[in-house]
Amino acid sequence: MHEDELDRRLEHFKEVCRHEGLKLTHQRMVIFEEVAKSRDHPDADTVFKSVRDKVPTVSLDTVYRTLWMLNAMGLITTVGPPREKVRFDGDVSPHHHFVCSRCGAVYDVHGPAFGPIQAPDEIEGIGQVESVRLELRGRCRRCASQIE
Amino acid sequence: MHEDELDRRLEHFKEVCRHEGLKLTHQRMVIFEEVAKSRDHPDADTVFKSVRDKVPTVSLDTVYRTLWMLNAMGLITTVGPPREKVRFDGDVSPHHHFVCSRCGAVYDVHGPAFGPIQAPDEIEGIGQVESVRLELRGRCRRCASQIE
DNA sequence: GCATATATCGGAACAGTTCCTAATTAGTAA
DNA sequence: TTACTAATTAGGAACTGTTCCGATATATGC
Ligand SMILES: [Mn+2]
Ligand SMILES: [Mn+2]
Ligand SMILES: [Zn+2]
Ligand SMILES: [Zn+2]
Repeated sequence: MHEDELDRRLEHFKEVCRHEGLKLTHQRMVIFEEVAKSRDHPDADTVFKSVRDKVPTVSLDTVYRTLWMLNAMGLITTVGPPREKVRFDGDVSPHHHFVCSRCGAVYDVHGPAFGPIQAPDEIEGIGQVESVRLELRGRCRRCASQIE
Repeated sequence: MHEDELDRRLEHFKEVCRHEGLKLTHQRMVIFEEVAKSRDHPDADTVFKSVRDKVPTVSLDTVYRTLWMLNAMGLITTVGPPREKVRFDGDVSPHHHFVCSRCGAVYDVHGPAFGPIQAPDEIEGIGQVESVRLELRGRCRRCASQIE
């Protein structure tokens, strides 16, 4: 990422914070910068260790809180279903899933015009694909109809 | 699932076990049956509780061991990345991921002919889609070139 | 039935994440 | 600048899902 692109994103982050009445702490900015400029999808502990080099007293809790906050703000994303336990599927036929981000329910999705998906050619250079799955996330009917 | 379909799958399970020299224990069969006939993608604890109704002394460890064994055999699958911690992504632009099932590395995938994917119409009845992501799993270059 | 390699049980250990509380600090206004 | 206050943090305890471990039990082959 270019230096000015990072600056632009940091500025955007500050704006969002101001707009939402969130305090601009040193920790928050360092954590955001760390994830924003990283290319390798770090886990929380990796971020924690990196941040600690610049802010030696930072706590793991602060890292977690901030990461989820940034995620909620849409400034970063997560890979894989955030904070869920593993769920098993007795149906091994090719199909996809809709996961409700509120109640965690998992629905099968296998419409006729929506069969197994083909991996893109780009993949050849990355590795050997064993499974391709589509994960739709959102709010299920039941949850949508409930008062928050 | 039809009764005979379940029987067929159970028989297949027994065959695979025999072929691999794995013992056909009562626990294993009950656990497999439980997941095979379930429609709602249960987590390990849910399976544990169901199985306990039939085998009151079963241990949670046995349930976990058996579920992962069935998964390795390809007789059941998991929803979401199995046993991984959450990883964060500073890149919020629409793209997909290849996750190495051995080392856990995450690679970005965003070829030109492979943009954001559209959710199928079937989804309307299930819920409101917030994100659509493709997860490719397999073995990355580096891992593939290593002796197991 | 007997031998034995495998699998199970129960509980301790572990890892990742969240919670709790006292102390600190950013933002605001005098 | 200083004082005030609500938001935030650090540190450690607690929690949750999962795995490990050692003693016991059992499926399978002879
Ligand atoms: Mn399914
Ligand atoms: Mn990415
Ligand atoms: Zn829901
Ligand atoms: Zn790898």
